[in-house]
Order: sequence, then C-alpha cells, then structure tokens
Amino acid sequence: MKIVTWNVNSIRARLPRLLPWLEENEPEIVCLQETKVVDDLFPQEELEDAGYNVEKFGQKTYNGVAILSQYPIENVVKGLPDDEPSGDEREARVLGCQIEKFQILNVYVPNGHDIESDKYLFKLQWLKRLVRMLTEGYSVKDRLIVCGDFNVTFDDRDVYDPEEWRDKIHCSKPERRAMQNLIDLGLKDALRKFHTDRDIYTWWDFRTRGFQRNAGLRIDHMLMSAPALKACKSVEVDMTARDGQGPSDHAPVIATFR
DNA sequence: ATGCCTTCGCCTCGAAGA
Repeated sequence: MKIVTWNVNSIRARLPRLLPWLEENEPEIVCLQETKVVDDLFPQEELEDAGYNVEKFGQKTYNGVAILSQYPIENVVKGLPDDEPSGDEREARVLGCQIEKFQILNVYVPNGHDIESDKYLFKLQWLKRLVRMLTEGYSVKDRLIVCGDFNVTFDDRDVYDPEEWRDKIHCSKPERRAMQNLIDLGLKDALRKFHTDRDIYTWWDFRTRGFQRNAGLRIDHMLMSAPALKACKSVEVDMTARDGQGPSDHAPVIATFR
C-alpha cells in the first residue's frame, strides 16, 4: 500500500505528467494540493479512467485539494469546521476522509507570504484551527495520517541555507512551534523515522532554478499517529518527478505500508 | 540566487506562489 502527498501546482497543467506517474508508481491513495480549479472543471474522468475514485474540494485560481483512491472513499469532510466565510468564498485547503483502515486529512496550509504580512497571522491562526479540528474530531489511536503542503520547515535540516532563511517565512519560530503543536497531539514527522540527514527537500524555487542546485525546502510532510507509523515501512521523496519538462515545483512524498 | 519561473484569469500583464 502506497500513500502519496503531492502539491501538483495546478491539476490541469500537471495532468500530462500526473497520469504517467500514477501508472508507473501505482499508488493506492494520492493526496493532492494546489489543484487550482473549481470542482466542475476538475479532470474527474481522466483520473477515474486511470482507476481512481476521486474526491475534490476546489476553487478558482488558488488552493484546492483532492484525494484519489483505488479503494472507496468514505466520510468525506471539506474545510476546517470554523472556516469563514462559508460557501464558495471559503478557501479550499482541507479534505478529510476514511479509506480502509486509514483516517486521512489532506491539507494545504496558507503560505504566509512574509512574517510582516497579515497573511502570516492568518497562517498561524489557521494552524491553531487545524490543531483544534484534530483535537475535537480525530484520535491518534487510529491509523491517522495528516499530510500535505504545510509551508513550514521543522528544523534547519529542512533548509538548504539555514542562515539565509533564519526567521524568514517557512522557517520562523512561531511557525515551527505551530508544527510542534501538531506533533504534540501524538503525531510524528514520518520521514524522520527513516531519514535523519539534511538536504532532503520537497520544494525548489522555479525562479532561481533551485532544483538544479538542490536549493530547496522540506515543507511537504506526512504526519502519522503511532498505529499508522508502525505499519509504515518507508517514506521517500520522489526526485524523479522533478525531471524533464513541465514539473510541479514540489516533489511527491511516498509512504509505503506493509 | 526570492526582480531570474510557472500558473491563472479581470488573459499579452498582474498577482501569487514559497
């Protein structure tokens, strides 16, 4: 069983790369972020033809999350419980469900832009609301996976140039404390069970051609409860998904379960 | 090496991403 998280940076732009990637890797469950499309225009048929059940929660231009699964997708939840405003205006950043024995929460955490920005305060508040949602509605006694693009590095190992990024967006102490609050619920940063070295990244900047010089950040994560982590036998970043023409700026993270 | 690329839509420029 393989479970993937991948910020695809537009599901429609990435489909020509996503479909062959699915065929090659055959993941059972795929959590996507930044689909950037309203639900009516989501490429549902193409993904169903590839063998997946599809749940999506999208909006125009920005954000958007989706879950693909070879198994039935049950108990779907869209958004944070206290999302405002309601309806079409709310930001599409959370998609939860149950698939087989797994409770899954797929998240696209706000970017924050800059620590001086109002968007930064929104990001910190948003992470607090995510903690509340997990506290009130989920149990770490289950096989719980909270995965997605968190837009936060856990520590300096996740940063190609820690001095340059010191206290900047994605690396500030309040953001990292917010991630620790998630860990304190009884979740673990699953990749670190298998890899402790630095220079493991999931995002590289297009503008500075970061991928070519491995100047990246590790901001896409799989947080797992103890029962989920116990069943997990590997977590890997698929760097090959960045090769060639037209990749996302993020690489997928693949967790394999026994 | 965050003014350098990529995406979307008010679509040939501006805004946002991270």
